[in-house]
Amino acid sequence: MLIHNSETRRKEQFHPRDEGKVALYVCGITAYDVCHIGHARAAVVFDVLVRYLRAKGYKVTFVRNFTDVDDKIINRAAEENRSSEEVAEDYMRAFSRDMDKLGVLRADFEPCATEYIPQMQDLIQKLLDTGHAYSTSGGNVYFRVRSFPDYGHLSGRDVEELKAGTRIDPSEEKEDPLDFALWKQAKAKEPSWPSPWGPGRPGWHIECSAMSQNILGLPFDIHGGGQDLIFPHHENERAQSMAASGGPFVNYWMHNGYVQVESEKMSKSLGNFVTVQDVFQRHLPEVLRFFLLGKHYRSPLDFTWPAMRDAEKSLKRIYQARSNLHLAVEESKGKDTPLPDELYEEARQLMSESRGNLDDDLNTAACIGSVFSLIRVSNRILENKGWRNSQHGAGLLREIQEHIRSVGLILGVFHNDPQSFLDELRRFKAEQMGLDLEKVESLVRERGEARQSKDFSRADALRDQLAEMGVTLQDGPQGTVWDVE
RNA sequence: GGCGGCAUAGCCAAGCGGUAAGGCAGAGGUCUGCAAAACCUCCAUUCUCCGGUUCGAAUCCGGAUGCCGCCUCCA
Repeated sequence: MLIHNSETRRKEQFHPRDEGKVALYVCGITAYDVCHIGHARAAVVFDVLVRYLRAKGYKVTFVRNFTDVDDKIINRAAEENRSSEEVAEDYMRAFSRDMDKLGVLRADFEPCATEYIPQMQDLIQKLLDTGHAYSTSGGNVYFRVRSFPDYGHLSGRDVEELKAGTRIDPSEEKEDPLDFALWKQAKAKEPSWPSPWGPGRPGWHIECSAMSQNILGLPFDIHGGGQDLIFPHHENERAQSMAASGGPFVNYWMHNGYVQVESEKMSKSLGNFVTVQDVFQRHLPEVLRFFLLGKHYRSPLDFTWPAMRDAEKSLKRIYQARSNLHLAVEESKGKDTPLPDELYEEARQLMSESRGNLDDDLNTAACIGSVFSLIRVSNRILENKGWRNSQHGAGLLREIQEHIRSVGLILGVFHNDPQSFLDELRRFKAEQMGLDLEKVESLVRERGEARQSKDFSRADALRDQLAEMGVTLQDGPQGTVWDVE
């Protein structure tokens, strides 16, 4: 498999540290607010990575942490007049609830920073012992950036240039403005832990160094996160870990691109935050997941409501096709008309292509494209009665059916029972439109009776009435079904 | 100011040197009492612009323009 390594800025062939196993660490959230769609993208992207690696047969150990002690949590707690533990717990729960809805699998380890205080302290001590860190009279410990010559390599930054741009905060006791905190002295009413340097709490970056090293060992295979974490978080993490161990830290760095809203970065000041819950009000969670996978994970992704509607229609098309496929396979009769060879070739080509897309740096967008092409082939077979009912045709259709489902299980979309999905979508939308289901059903029934007695003008009038409510009708051999929009 | 990314049809989007995937919208058609849904077919001689390398470039190189991001907390 090819993976784009942020450190080398190139795609590289993936070779795991241990044959058949993958050690993966992804930065999770700081638990101080509800998830927005950017969090969702990061989570979904790495969830697909995990699912794909497992489908390829790797034994994956996946770690995704929670930052549960941090300035932002402390501030939030102060605002809400409760403890930072409570705040963190609330938002960790909210995260898990949102991720479950999005079909993001739980990580094998979901450690909280506060569970690793002793390990962080050990690491800090080691950095002090080797001269990579220093403690101050105020009870702070800082990492000495100048002591690590490779600093800046991951993010492509030059230490001299960085220095030129820094501001010096006189309240800090740093030797150098680039130095960053490993341990922060406790202030009143803040959570703190005893330490050799006085009571305090860990700096932001040290938790990931401590947790990844303790759970996965060094160096581990893949470290992931959002693009914005490259600097300073991952740069600092890398510096600490490598300075302390004297060896390599991570073999492949993967970073997902931003989600933008109307072509702008989401930010509190612009007031354009879209939370996962906002989206769930208007669309099924699977639609959001499908939308997020519609573009390559490293590119910026622009969120808009019309784009969500398109995603919903596309997803519906796949489920519709799967539903048609399902019916055909069930009722195939088993006469024997051979299919043209080109059909087999095209279908098999597309099936291997869609897998290959994922192997190429997780190109989910291209993979979904291949699935749509495959659906076209499958529909063409379905349309031809001779092919559809032949043993050969049914065999190929079954192959396609299984393939689409297996790709769906990796992507975590369009893998549910098609009829259940279509029903759920219809129910969801009807509810949103505030439809009176009783009324709809009775009008549909009434129209059915009118049709039965060939009173087509009355039937059509009733259909128009329903159309005004946003209900469309589909007359089929088994009677009339209705849908919305 | 320093660093990085992006620019492909009305919209979204893949493409990584071999002659433009796919989705939405649109147009025809099959089906239907009429519809709808579903399905089929069609829909970029061309990839922001200008040069260059090459037998061959959306893809590589140089330049221009325009957007976005990072350099401070951030997925």
